[in-house]
Amino acid sequence: MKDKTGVPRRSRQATADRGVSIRAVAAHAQVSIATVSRVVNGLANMATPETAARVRAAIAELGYRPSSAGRSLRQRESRLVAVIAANLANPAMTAIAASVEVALRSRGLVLALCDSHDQPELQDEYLLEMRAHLVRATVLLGAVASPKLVAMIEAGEPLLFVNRRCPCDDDQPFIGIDNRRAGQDAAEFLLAKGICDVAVAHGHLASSATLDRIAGIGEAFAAAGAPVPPERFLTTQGAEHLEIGYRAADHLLSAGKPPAGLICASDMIAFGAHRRLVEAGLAPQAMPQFLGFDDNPLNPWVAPWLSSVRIPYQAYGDAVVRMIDAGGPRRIILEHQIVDRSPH
Amino acid sequence: MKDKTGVPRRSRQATADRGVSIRAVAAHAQVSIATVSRVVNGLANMATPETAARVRAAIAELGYRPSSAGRSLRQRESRLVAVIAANLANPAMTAIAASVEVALRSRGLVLALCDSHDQPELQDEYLLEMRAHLVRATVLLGAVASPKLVAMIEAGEPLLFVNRRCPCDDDQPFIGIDNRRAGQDAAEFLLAKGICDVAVAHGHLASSATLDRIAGIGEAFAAAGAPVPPERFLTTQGAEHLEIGYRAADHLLSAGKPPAGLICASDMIAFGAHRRLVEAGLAPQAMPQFLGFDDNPLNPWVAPWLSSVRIPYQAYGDAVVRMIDAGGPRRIILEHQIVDRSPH
DNA sequence: TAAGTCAACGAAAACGTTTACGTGACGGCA
DNA sequence: TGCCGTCACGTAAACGTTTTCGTTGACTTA
Repeated sequence: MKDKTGVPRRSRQATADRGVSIRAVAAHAQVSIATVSRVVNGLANMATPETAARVRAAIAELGYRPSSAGRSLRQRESRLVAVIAANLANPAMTAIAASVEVALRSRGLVLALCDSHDQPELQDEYLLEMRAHLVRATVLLGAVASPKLVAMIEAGEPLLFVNRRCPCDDDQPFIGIDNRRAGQDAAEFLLAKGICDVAVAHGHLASSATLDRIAGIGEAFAAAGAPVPPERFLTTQGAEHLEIGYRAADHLLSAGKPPAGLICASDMIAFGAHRRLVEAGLAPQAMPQFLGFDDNPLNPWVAPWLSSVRIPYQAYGDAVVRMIDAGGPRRIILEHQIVDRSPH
Repeated sequence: MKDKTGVPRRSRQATADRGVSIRAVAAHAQVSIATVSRVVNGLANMATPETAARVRAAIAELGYRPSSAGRSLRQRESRLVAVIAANLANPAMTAIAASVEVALRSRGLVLALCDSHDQPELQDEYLLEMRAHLVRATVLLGAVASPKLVAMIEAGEPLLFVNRRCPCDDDQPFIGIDNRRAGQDAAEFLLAKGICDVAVAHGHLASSATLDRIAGIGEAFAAAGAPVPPERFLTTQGAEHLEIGYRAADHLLSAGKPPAGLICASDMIAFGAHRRLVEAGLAPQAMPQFLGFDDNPLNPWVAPWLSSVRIPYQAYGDAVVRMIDAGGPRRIILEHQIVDRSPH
């Protein structure tokens, strides 16, 4: 019996487990609504074992699931956790988002994903929208300074800053690596190979992550008695990372022989720079020693020339839920690690 | 005045725009709750211009935003749209997710992102969870057959299948490219270059996308009088795409001279295969002509050797909202396009 | 002027939960 | 026996909306 009629299919209600409310369960189990609620929420000591069993049987039989809307309305808090990413085109951000998703699921929470495209207005819009959804917490994955951000902070909204620290209040909860330390390690990695002649390609300095990394790099080289001259720090305003790298390499080529080492503040920048040098027909032995940040999972496959500071993105999800649950540690610093892919 | 006390910060309620309900707006504008609701929802003809203006002023002043929970509860439908992806580690899936996110935002909808990890149980869990959230629609990004999936279909839940068609009911709404046609185009791309000696590396055949692609490839080569022998279709059960490609190339190497053309059902497979051939020290002129599917945005940067069938992932978001809104077209087929990166 | 139409708005119910409070039964203790 | 405490459970209010229905007043029309 096919339905060729124009009626929307939703109205069919075939399985009948659509729209089973707590009331139906209560009726079926011959108890009150309140009792069902108590059983569902595990207030176990509030019900006789037999009653609980009867309720659970009714729940299973009817295929009941508590309505998210009813819950959120009552307890003024949903099971949603918002992640506002600065740029989902960046594989590192999606990697973190994926990791957060897994961790949230194991806690019975749900991920609402937003892309602010690094624009303050969009970030503000999302902050408000997510609060209207009564999200349990808002994770800012690369936050940018914006009016509503400071308002939310002042209002005591539960915010969580990942990768980039909060641009307005350094005391806000943060999850990430020690970027200054990572910068130092990167520098020492090259120094240990006897490489002092380096350039650094990086993105815009509004990001605390970038800022800390190049600070660490500068310090380590200076401490080794081989300070990097300011003109060796290369960036391009308003460009995406691939493009930044490409132009940085272009600049290096036009300035003469490329340096012996090239530190890129992200793997994407390294991809761009490497591409330019290959296009220029640079001989393999003239190719600088590359060092990136992130360690994209694709690196072993498509960029075996790229050593990189591996950031444990898979661990970010757990850190996020730990912070949400405890509310406790205001700061979780995860361990980075240099992956050496240089020709020994 | 610092707060060194142990009180949770949420209780501060500094800006006072926290918890402004429609009631507060009504009181402030000296109208009834109903009128505010009408103005908010644009039932404009139901209110005097002056009243509407007064209400809007109150809304702006108090910073009111309708509570998502209240709304969902009342109209039995939230502004959430679920995307259940088979595998967020796959850049193609995250690209689609990002595209969907942008399109949803412009419609005032919010993306709830899930990763089923290609497991039927997890997919089922998410299907139920998302229905409990009263999602407006559920987008299955690479669906797998599962018990609850057929139950939801029978119940008439609004489902949307992207990339892979529904494994149980071919009539379910679908968004994607014409994969059979794309397979044919891929074959003809190589044939036009005089390449008949090819191998095909692909993932598991539960996916209608993969199935259609290799069917198209087979047909086109057969029609050209150069059928591809069955042993030239290579896969590895249960492995991820990169690994599948690597092992396929490994197999080809052990079977003698690699073919002149290598079609990979995804760019990731191509990355893996290419890596193996490079490791084997294959001379550049002996390298097969590669053809992948997806056309990863990174290709021009890290895989300039890879021609690919470009799938318009940026267009998927619009297609999704069109389908959600209209409920109309049951099928949107988007146009693919071959990107030729072969040495002229 | 009386009746009828219609726009503008308010009152109230309903959506599905959680939870404070009340109630009856039962057992221990003086 | 009378009193109190505890346990298991029910009653009902509240959360913030949307929407149906009813009411009011102004305006048109006969």
